[in-house]
Amino acid sequence: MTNQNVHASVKDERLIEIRRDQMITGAVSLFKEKGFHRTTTREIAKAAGFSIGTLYEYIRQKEDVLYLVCDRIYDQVRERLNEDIDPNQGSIENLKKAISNYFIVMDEMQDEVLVMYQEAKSLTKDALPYVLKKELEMVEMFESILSSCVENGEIVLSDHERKLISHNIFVQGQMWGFRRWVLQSLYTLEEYTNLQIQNLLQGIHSK
Amino acid sequence: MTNQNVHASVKDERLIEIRRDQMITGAVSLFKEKGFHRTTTREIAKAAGFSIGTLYEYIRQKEDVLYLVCDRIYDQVRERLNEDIDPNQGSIENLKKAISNYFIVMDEMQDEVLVMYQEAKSLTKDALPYVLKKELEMVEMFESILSSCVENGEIVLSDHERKLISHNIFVQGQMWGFRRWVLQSLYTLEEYTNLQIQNLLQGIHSK
Amino acid sequence: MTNQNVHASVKDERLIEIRRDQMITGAVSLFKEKGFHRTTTREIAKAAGFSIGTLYEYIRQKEDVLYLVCDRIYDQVRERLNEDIDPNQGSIENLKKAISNYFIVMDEMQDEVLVMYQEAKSLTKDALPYVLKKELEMVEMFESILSSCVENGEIVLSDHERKLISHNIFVQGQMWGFRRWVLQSLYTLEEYTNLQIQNLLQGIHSK
Amino acid sequence: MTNQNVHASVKDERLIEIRRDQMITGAVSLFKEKGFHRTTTREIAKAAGFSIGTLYEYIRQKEDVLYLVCDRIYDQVRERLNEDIDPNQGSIENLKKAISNYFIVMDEMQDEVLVMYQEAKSLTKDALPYVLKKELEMVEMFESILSSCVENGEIVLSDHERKLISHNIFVQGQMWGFRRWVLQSLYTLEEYTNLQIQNLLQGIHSK
DNA sequence: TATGAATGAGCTTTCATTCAT
DNA sequence: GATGAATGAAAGCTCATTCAT
Repeated sequence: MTNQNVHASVKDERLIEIRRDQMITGAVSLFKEKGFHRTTTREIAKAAGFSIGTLYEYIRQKEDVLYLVCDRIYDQVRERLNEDIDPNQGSIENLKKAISNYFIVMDEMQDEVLVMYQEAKSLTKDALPYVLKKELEMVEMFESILSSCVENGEIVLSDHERKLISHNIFVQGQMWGFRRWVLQSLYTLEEYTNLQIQNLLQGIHSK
Repeated sequence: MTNQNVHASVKDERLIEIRRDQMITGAVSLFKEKGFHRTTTREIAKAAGFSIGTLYEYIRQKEDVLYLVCDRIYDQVRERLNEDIDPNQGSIENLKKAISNYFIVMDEMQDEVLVMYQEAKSLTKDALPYVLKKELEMVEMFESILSSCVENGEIVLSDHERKLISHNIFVQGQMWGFRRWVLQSLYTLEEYTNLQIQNLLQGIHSK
Repeated sequence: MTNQNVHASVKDERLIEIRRDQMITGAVSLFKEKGFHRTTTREIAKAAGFSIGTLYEYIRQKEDVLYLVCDRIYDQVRERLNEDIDPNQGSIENLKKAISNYFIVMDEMQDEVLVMYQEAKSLTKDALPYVLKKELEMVEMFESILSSCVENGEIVLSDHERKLISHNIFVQGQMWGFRRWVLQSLYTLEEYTNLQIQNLLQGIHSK
Repeated sequence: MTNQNVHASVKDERLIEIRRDQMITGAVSLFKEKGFHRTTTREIAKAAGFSIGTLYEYIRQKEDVLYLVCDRIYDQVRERLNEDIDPNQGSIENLKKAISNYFIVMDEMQDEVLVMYQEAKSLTKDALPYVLKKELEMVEMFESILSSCVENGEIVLSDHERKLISHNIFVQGQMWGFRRWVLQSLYTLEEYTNLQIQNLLQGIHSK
């Protein structure tokens, strides 16, 4: 699924995929280290293992790399989540599992996610909504599970509450990575997960 | 309270204060609009109302401006909070009031806070801990109130739980600004505040 | 008549002819539009209907294309003139006809001629004399007719005068295309031709 | 008379004048040698005697240099002509003098004029009409003198004829520089001038 | 103290040319 | 013979920083 939003001069679709993979891998590690603006296109090309000329055969502007990176990270996070979770199969047990899996993914990809959030503002006005849409889709996954639970009768929540709780879960996952400098010295991932789930469920159940 | 971490060639402390005020005010509005990296020092000087040469009489490097901006924003947020809240006076009512006030401040200063978080990574390794320390102090304010409540016997929380809840509150305040693109179309600030407080207290009380 | 001044890797002479025809046709229309320097080799290849790799099978450098184009335009202009004019058959009537035909050719090929003159300076030191030689041959055509007229006794001109008048005629033909922005809004081609011929002959006859 | 059509970052008008003078002088000699496209901005800066950064304090784009150069050349040619010629004082003697002076100027500035004509096509669509307007003003000078002569009764010419003859004179001046490779080996400037004047007047007088 | 002209390292991007397939 | 992916030198341009006035 070559991303057609970014123009490539090269025609061979398979090659585009390969080269962009190299590019993204290289770029992510550079962006982690120094951010988008402090990273030069030459460094990206070098990290990707090809020349600056080749880089520009696969993108049009430097910003395209950022877009590709954001796109990729989202897709990976979503893919990892979809592997483990069926959003339509709702039960408290399932919700716990979903949260736990989500936190694990966010732990493993914390560098990437951090990069994405810190740099996304550098995307053009065109690209940003596209990325935000993907983010909403992830929040909706938690909403779905919560909806199923409500339908099951396991919990009682208004639409308003359900939406907010989904966002809270989503943000708590990011929080583990963003505030790692303090949280990860206080808790293990497991402790963090358990405490957050406990807080959440106590709120919900007592309704 | 001239910030001594940033070197100035000019000696007159009062003048330093004045010029830096102008500089920060100009810079914040520019950073909001285009981010730190896309803002030039010339633009900062112009927005501040003086020449590029004068700018460099009051800072050493462009990055110093970012540092001053971050510093200022933190101080303002803290100051606003301290006006309204006494962290040692703990009661559920007080906690509610503190959260509510904090959310109001974050609503009013959402642009500034957003700027700070998106650009903070561009601070040197030296400046970052200094900024993070200030952040922790704000979290600790909620911790204090919660501690008082525990001491009062109004609620029961382990240290671990108390710390996490403080962070949750803190992050939920930021979340209002960071995720405004979705949250602020779903809720008024008041609704948001009430729902979050309700979620929080249900979790705590049922213990 | 493959132009041997430009090296080709391909051996088949007929193929060279075909490919270079495609190349020149494409290049002329591109050069008209954006000039030699702003036209890329990729664009030339594309306009010619083959790949960049193939282009370089038939030339050595980009400049070779310009040389081929200039060469071709000259040949076409000359060919068109030779169709209609016999330079050795001199008479005032014949001179008028020759001038008129020449102006018609220059009118029809004004784009090409313009391209050639504006870009010729980009030819290497090697190619330039070759092109200038061809130009002189065209001037000499008018010289020949004038010589015949002198021999006929129809007019009286020194060698010096004859040469200069030939150049004047030649330049007045180019002038129609080069200064089209003003001349073509003042005169039709026919008016222009008649007026120039009249000026010329009045000068000559009164001798 | 700083040219306001080209933006400068520097405010001091006198300095702009000085720096642009240096820039134009350097650029003309480079353009003569290698043309506009083969000349780099760095070379222009160096030839002007300052750094690349300084160059861009006085222009916005490379093309601005070309515009400034064209502008300057026209102004110089015109100035030189206006020194010697009063277009409203018409007589055959005066016309001869005007042509002669014009040819002298074109001889002395042939390099500059050549540069201007070969590169003018690289000007943006905005700048071109501005330059063409200046050119017409020069043609009109000859038109004026011819008009005076007609009014005097010294010669008889229709408007159409007068306009065309003015253009012929103008082009014959350029021709001396453009076709120097052949003309200047055949004639001295004086011979060329005399022959052209003679051709011209024979045509006019015999009417 | 305040100014702003000068600097040049360093950026993104282009494009003529090559060469393995 | 034809292709087009790969290359990297070199271009135009920006901008943080300095320093003479």
